[in-house]
Amino acid sequence: MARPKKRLGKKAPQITYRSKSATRKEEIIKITAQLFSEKSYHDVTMDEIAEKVGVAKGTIYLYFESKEKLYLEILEDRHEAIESLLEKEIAKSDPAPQKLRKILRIIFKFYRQNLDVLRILSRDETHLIREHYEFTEHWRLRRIKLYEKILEKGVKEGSFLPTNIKLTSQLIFGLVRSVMFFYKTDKSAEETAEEVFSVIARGILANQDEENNKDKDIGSKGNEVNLG
Amino acid sequence: MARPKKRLGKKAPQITYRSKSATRKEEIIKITAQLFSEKSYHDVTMDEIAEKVGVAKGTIYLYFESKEKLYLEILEDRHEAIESLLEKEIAKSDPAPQKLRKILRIIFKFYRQNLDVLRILSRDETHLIREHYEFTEHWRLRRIKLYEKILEKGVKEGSFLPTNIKLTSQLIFGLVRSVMFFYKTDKSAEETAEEVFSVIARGILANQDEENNKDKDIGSKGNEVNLG
DNA sequence: TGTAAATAACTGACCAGTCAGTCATATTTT
DNA sequence: AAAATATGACTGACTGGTCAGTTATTTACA
Repeated sequence: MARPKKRLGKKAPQITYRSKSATRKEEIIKITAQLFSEKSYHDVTMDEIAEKVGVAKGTIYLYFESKEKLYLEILEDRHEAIESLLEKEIAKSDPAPQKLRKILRIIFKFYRQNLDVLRILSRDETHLIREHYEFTEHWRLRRIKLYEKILEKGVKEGSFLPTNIKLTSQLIFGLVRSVMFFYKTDKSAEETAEEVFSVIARGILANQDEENNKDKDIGSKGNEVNLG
Repeated sequence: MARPKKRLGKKAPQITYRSKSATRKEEIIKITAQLFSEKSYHDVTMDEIAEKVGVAKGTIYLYFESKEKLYLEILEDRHEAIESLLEKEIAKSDPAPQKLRKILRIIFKFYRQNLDVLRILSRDETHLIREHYEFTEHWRLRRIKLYEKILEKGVKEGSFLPTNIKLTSQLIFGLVRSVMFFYKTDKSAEETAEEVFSVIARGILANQDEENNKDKDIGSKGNEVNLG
């Protein structure tokens, strides 16, 4: 056991003590969420977090057992927030189109206000920590299941076309994420949600019957996209 | 400075020599692309690449100046492949819906055969190397522009509804990516493309006029996105 | 034999996590 | 009320390991 050497002259620490597990932890989460949304997991160092929070590195380890756990806690924290909002909404008994519309509104609104988590959640990092992968996959699957439920309901009610439900859910998931993430606009979250709903609902074709079934030569002829 | 010691007895290298910059480089790219698609940039080490390629680490540096450059070259390599396919297609003068349909087919087909690049390109790692960010953004913007072009054409022709084109392009981009990435199916790429086209084209609503305008209590009435 | 290609030991920077020690405050003792 | 003692939040130098990139040396072959 090495004897700790006398500390060489250091700047006097200027500390405001707080009761543990109260504000400190939240403060760390808040600032770290911001950092993780700006840079990748590996590019955020514990030293940097400590510096930004204004605390010594060791302190972080009093509240979080590891970097991974800190990361995961941020995710879980916000995930529960949106999930409980959605839960409340699906419990209601609106007709399916209405339901979808409202769900979209909630999602758009929430992520407008939580862009940092969105950025973290939306990274398709199927890598990183195993737990992170499992977490985001779980989150994705759950959201898709939600869309599937609504679509099934709509088809039963006769308000939705009997399309391929699995595919359509996946498609809605992706489209929502993409718009949230990249679409820059001055419009309110509600308006954007409504616009998105419109496209999903009606599609883009002007004349439904006329143009749609022209080219049905799938899989067969020509067009042999040999990759380069 | 430690003198490099005499090389201690080592397994005799069993090498098939090739002319430089020929097969070697392609081989490295191929195997590394696979690795990068399985793990994140930071989790793939140069040592691992060397081992998998069956070559000494130093050798890789004869062909690529750095890890970043190697990564970027993989991206560019495949990017050009798909881009030239798309280029050929948009040069044709099909009506817009046809065009969109064909583009979707090309994209789905290409990425079926190049799942590894898709995985790399699709990571929303707005982080990592600056150049990687710029590359994927450039790639995304370009693809979105392509959709915008087709949509504009369609609106002019009267085959597409005058929706919010920027939003719709973004939406198509996201939806395509999501389906390519996550949607598991036995169907051919062409069939999947066709299904996706159907949803984009017709939407999911069974009765276009009846259900759509029920809930218009959104903040600002004026919603200029009149889709009909 | 000369040189291009390949090797693998080596270096140095970086970083997550540790732990001996500090110090403001709370509690107990005198 | 003052002094002695205990508490625990906080600190930051340090460690052990990892990894991108370098370089001295060896090998293949024209």
